[in-house]
Amino acid sequence: MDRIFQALADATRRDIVSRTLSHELSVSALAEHYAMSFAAVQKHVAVLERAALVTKVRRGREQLVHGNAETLRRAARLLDAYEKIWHDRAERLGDLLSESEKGREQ
Amino acid sequence: MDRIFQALADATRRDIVSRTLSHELSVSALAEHYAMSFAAVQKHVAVLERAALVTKVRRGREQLVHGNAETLRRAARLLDAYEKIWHDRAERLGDLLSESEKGREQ
DNA sequence: CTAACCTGCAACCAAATGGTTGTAGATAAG
DNA sequence: CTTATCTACAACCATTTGGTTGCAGGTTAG
Repeated sequence: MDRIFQALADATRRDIVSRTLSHELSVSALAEHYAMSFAAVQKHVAVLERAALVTKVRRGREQLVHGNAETLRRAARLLDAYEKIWHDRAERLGDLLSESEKGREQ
Repeated sequence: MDRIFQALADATRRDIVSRTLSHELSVSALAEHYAMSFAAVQKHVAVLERAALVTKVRRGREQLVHGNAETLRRAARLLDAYEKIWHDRAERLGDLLSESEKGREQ
């Protein structure tokens, strides 16, 4: 999880993920979109790869990068779980309120 | 967004968020849970605060920290949007397939 | 075969991170 | 009033991060 969120904490890397989710792109094709060296983009891809947010597949002399929706889902589920904690708390407060409402009504 | 994901990329900070989502806790009450100095925990809270994942409210001499579900939701929605990109791609591929199926059937 | 291209990796550098200790200001408790 | 508690903040240190350039290896094109 550390690695997933760490990887997502950079706009360039999030852009790489969003591009490669819809279609594969070679590392150099990706690099054309950003105002930085090829090596820098290569490093970003490596960070995404370690976090399993992206996978590389060799095709001839180039390496095709495609985004990994399953890992994104893992992160999304964790955030949902956090929201659930909050929602449950709110619900308990709500229950307390309706309990006291009931008490007053009875 | 950078700051939100950056803040979530640390297990201690995620734990702080999950604890303070259900009930407020003072900084020193939080610090008791971790094997690090008070100052370190204070820094983690500051990182979460800059990312708006947490808010502090002064009560007397202590500062109560509570998690911010709305910011979590912002991050979750971005991940959902990414998943949607992937899903749409899959759907288009599916459409292409059913198109060619139709073609064959006709 | 040779030249061009795509990639990986190392070395280097500045800035940010995550931790520490120490000091100082408010507030609460006795 | 004095003391203890809670917090903030600065200075310092080691490690990581995000970028660079340069070089070497594998693959395709001519």
